[in-house]
Amino acid sequence: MAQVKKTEVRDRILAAAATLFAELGYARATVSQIAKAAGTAPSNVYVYFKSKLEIVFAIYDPWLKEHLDLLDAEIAGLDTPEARVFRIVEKLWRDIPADRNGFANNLIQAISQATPEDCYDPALLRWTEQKIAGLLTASLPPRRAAEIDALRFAHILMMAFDGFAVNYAINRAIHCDDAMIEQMCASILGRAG
Amino acid sequence: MAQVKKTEVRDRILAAAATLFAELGYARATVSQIAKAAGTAPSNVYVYFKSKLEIVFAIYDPWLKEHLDLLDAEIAGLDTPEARVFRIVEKLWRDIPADRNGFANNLIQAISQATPEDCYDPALLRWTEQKIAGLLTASLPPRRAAEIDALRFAHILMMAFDGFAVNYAINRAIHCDDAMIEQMCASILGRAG
DNA sequence: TTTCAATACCGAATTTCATTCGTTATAGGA
DNA sequence: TCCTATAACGAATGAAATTCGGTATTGAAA
Repeated sequence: MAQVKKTEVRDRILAAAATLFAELGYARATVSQIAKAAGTAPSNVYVYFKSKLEIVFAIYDPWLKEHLDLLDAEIAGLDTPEARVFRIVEKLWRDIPADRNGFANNLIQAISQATPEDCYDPALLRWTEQKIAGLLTASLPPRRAAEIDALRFAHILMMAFDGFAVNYAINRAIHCDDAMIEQMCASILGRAG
Repeated sequence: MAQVKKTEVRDRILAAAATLFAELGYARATVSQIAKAAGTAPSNVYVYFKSKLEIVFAIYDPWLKEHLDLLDAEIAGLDTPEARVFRIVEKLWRDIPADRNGFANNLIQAISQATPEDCYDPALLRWTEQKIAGLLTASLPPRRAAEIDALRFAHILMMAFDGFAVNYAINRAIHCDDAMIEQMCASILGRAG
C-alpha cells in the first residue's frame, strides 16, 4: 500500500510526553517540546494522536494498570486482612498520587478540561473500580467480604484518589498520613475506628 | 489622589464570570466574553485581577462558604445524628458538586493547572475542613464525637469531594447515590456498615 | 475652583500554543 | 520498476491570555 505508522515513533512520542508531563505538568508541556524530544515534527504528532489530550490518556491507561497489577501481586504476599487493606489504601491515596512527580494530576487536569464532545470514556474508571473491588473482596475475611458492597468502597477510594492527586501537585504538605489510611481501613474492615 | 477601583466594576466582572463559567466551564469561557458581559474591556479585567485563575478563586471562596453556612443552619434543624451526618455527606458529595452546573469542577480545573508560583493558598481547604470537622463533631452523639478524629474524616470527605466534582462534570451517570452516602455515614457513625 | 498626578480604562499589539494545510519523501504492494 | 497511499514536515492559521501605549477620569491639594 504505502508508508505505515511506526510503533517506534509512537513510543518515542509517548516516552517524551511522559517525561515532559512529569517534569512540567500537562498544561505547561507543549506539543512542540514533545515533538522535539521525540525527534519529530509537531505536526507529525497529530498523525499518531488526535490531540494532546489523547496523548495523556494513552500514557495514563497502561501506567495505572501496571500499578494495579503490581499491587495485586504485592497483596498476595501479605498475611493479614489488615495488612492487605492497608496496602490497597496506601497505594491509592499515597503512592500513586505521588508517583512520577504527581503524574496522576495531569490526568485530572486533562479530564477536568474535557468537554462532552471529547467524549471521555469512563471505561478506565469503571475497570479500575472493579479491580479495586476485587482486591478488597479478596483481602477481607470472607465474612466481612460477604456483608459489604466492595464496589461502593472502591468508588469512594477512587473519588478521594482524585483529591489526593490534585492536592499532591499543589501542596505536598497536604499529604495522606498513616492515621488517615488507618481510619479508612477501619471503615472497610468494619472495625468502626 | 487619583481614579480609584470601583467595587461595582469588580462585582460585575465576578458576576459575569460566574455565569459564563457555569455555562461553558472555566477553560471555554474567555476573558473577552467575561469583559463584554461585564461591560468593560478585556484589558481592564487585568486591573482588577492578576489573571483568569484569580477570578475563579475569587468566585469560589464566598460560594463555598455560603454553602457551608447554609449547611450549618440546616443541620441545626435536624433531630438525629444519622440525619445530620447524612445531610453533611450528601451536601459535600452530591449537592455542591452539582450546583451551578458543576461549578466546583472549575476550581479543580484551575487548581490542577496552578503552579507553585501561582502560590495557591490552601487556606480555604484548611478552613473548609475545620468547618466540616466542627459540623461533624456537633452532629454526632457526644460519645462518638469524643472517640474519633473528625478532622481526618473531614479530609477524606473533601478529597472525595474533588473526585465527585470532576466526575459530575464529565459524566453525570457517575453520581453519588444514597447507598454510597449511607456507607460513609456508617463509617463516621461507627456503625461498621 | 483649579490644577495635578495617579491610575482606571480602552483598543491595539504581542505571545504562546494547539492544530491544520500544502507539499514532499518514503515504502509496501502490484 | 512503478504507483499510490500516507508518514513526515515546515509553514500557516486561529484562538486566547496577557501586555502596551495612550487617553480620560477623578480624588485631593493648592
